[in-house]
Amino acid sequence: MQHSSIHWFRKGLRLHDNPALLAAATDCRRLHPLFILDPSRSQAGANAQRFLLDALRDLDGSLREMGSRLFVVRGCPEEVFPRLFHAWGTTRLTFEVDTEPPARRRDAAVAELAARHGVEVIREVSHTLYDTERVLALNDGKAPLTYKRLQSLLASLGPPEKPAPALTREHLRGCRTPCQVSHDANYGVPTLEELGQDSTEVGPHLYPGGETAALARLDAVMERTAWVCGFKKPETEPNSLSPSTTVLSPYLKFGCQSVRTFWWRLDEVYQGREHSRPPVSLHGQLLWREFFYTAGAGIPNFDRMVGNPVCLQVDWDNNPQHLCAWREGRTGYPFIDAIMTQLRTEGWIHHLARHAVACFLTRGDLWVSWEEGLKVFEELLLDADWSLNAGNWLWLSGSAFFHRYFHVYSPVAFGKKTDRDGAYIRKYLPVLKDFPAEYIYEPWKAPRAVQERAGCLVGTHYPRPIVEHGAASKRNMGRMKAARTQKGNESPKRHRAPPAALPPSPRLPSSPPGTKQEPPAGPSMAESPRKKPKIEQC
DNA sequence: TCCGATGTTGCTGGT
DNA sequence: TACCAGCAACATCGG
Repeated sequence: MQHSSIHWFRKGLRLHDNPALLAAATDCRRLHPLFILDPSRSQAGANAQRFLLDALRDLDGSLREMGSRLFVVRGCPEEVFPRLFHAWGTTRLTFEVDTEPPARRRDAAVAELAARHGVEVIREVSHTLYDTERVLALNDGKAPLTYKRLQSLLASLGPPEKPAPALTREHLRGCRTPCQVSHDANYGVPTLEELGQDSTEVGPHLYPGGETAALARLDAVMERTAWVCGFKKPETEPNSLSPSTTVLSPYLKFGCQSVRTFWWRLDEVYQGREHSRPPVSLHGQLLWREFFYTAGAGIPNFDRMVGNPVCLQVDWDNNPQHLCAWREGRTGYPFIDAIMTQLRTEGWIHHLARHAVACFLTRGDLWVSWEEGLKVFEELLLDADWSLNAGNWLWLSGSAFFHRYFHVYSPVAFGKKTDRDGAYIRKYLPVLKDFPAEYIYEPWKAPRAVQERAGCLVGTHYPRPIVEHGAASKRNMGRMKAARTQKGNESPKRHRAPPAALPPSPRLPSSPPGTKQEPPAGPSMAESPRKKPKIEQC
């Protein structure tokens, strides 16, 4: 019992399957479980910050049951640690490996500080199923660019490691967490207001953060054995009124839920039963997470277009009005606007709904850079995972991984497939709730009398479409083709296609009368038609 | 080295 | 209602 340990929580906000936390508790006489709030590095919005604070409170409560406490410190890690090493007489620092490049830089700086202070550093892999460094090394240091390739690499590594045992009082025998009466005042979990967030900004508390909620959710999912075994992602519905998938992603993002525990619990359910397989199964979803984590760790500038070697270089438009209309759910396409409203208010949307709005913003309709969409998702999603967010935006914008740019999601037809009557639109856009099903996806086509009966005039209470999808998507396909041809000409070894003629390039595709080149107008989609129309600012 | 097959999740318009 | 062609890319694998 010699060490004075700090376990630094960042992700991995849990006591189960936390090998770095166990390492901190080993041969330890004094333990400081630490979380550093560094607001300057977070782009998260109010809903995501509430989720994080939930998770910290839950973690503190669980540590309390073990006779310990969580220390929440505000500041920049590089400045916080020297002070804490000195004040707490630290001899050992443990944390979970974080593969994201900004986090790697931060961790390298902290490890250097620790070395200067004579503090031993222990890092453990537990946020991903596999050690991404090992996977990259197996592939000659390069990120696998197809799912199949990743699968073949992982096959050579065998199944993922089993989860580490959860921390118990037994692990902490002989180990003390020095706490003072003033602990809550000095090291307590702050409120949302204390973080500078407006608590009226948060939506309904549908997904409370924390390990306790995560494990309860996992248990509830695992009880549905037939559903788990039959799970095929492409067959789940983007616009069901309650989530058609597990919504474990926010818990995985913050590490309230261990991905290895999830994997092996699925394995137990699969045993002796017929079940779906990757890539569409639930195991398959965890492998997609692994795919993007590996790509994020191995591809330089993964979250940017410039300097990203796998990313198609595209002359995206700079159109703040279109970006703002998309973000605020004022595109005039009810399916798109309903999804963006759900995102803003609840912080979670179905994966295929993300596809629809991401395609719409980028290659499908608005021709706005995927980097802008990425920032909006980073702010609004509870589960905005750096690698997954960037990887999926690359995919959906046709910039990398996915190349069939002529497969474009229709903002009208796609939603109709699983919700012909538009119940999802009526829920999130009450302004449209009285439209007949025939026009709910295309209210601008409704005769004036129908609009009046529905209590919603298009152009007054709900915006006209900001682009005409048919013309916009056709033109954008031409622009994608041109970008690819240019890329092909730059690397003639791999691309031999003849140069495509540049598409005609009016600033905007043709729009319905009265909408062309106009800034988006109309009420927020969450507003009732009877309320005074309010134009939201971006 | 080449060549053909394969791959989470599209839409439209025709038969 | 079901199926098909057209749109026509790229990474990777296996022969």
